[in-house]
Amino acid sequence: MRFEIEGKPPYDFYLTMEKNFAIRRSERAFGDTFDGKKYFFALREPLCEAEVSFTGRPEEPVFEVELFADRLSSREEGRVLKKASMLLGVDESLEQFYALAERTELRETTERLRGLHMIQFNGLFNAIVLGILLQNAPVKRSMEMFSFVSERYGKRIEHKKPLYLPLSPEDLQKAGIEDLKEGKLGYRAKYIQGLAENFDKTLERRIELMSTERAKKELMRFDGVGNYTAEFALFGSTHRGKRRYDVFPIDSWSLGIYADIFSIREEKREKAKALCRKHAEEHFGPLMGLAFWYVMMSTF
DNA sequence: GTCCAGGAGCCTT
DNA sequence: AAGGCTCATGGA
Repeated sequence: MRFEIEGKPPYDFYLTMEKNFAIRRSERAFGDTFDGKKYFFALREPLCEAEVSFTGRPEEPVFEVELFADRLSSREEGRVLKKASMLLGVDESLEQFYALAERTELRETTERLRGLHMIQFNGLFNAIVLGILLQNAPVKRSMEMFSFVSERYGKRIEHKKPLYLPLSPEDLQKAGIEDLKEGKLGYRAKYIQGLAENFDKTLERRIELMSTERAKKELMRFDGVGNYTAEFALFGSTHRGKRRYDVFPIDSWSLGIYADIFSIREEKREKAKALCRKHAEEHFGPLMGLAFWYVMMSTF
């Protein structure tokens, strides 16, 4: 089945794909992939695979979505299409953010990256797992850890591209700590196991309905999920049908770039993070997540 | 050998 | 509130 979705301009599909996948580096096993032309993702509920290609122009974006499944009710089709829209952010407007950035040192970056959107995580649970694995490790190693987890405990879909279903808590519940440590997860193994053990089936839906502040508190109840991981996971999540950009998951990597762009000088890392966050709140308000993302993307 | 990566948690001042 | 220490692991 083939469907067409019209998006909000500007949407530079290939730029979006190129940048979003560049940051993943040595990923092998993710819930989505890009082959240079099409974006692929798989869903668990309803079980299906989707291919998304771009037939419009950045100022008049049109997406073509093809679904592969045994059978889908029209209601389920609608859910998959809605998911595709959320993953790609086809309905989000960037103009308000650009207007803010225009007046700051981020101007050159937003002009250069006009039409760049963030590709959302395929599921909140996946996002938290990734966030935990990103802690205190080089990205390359984090991606290896994530790939290990996906390949060992996730479900691979037989499709044109190597594709994995988004990880579920059940996938990881059977993983022992020692088992996880074979993937060099180190102290993160116990966090992952605890998360899988305690991630309530209804949590994703409940989080989606919560304010960001409330959702953050809820996520930080998990051992190993602090401010960064909670905001990182929410950054790629949904709030009442919209994406959340009222977070600022700055890390030791983006910190340097952000501070550099805005000439924020402070030696001590935690202080520098606080200063950058304050700056982002003041200049971008509830869109500070986009500022973080554009800063991050500016290095690729 | 030392330092530090897309942190978090706990314990002291 | 702010600063120190520890937690695994591998690459520079």
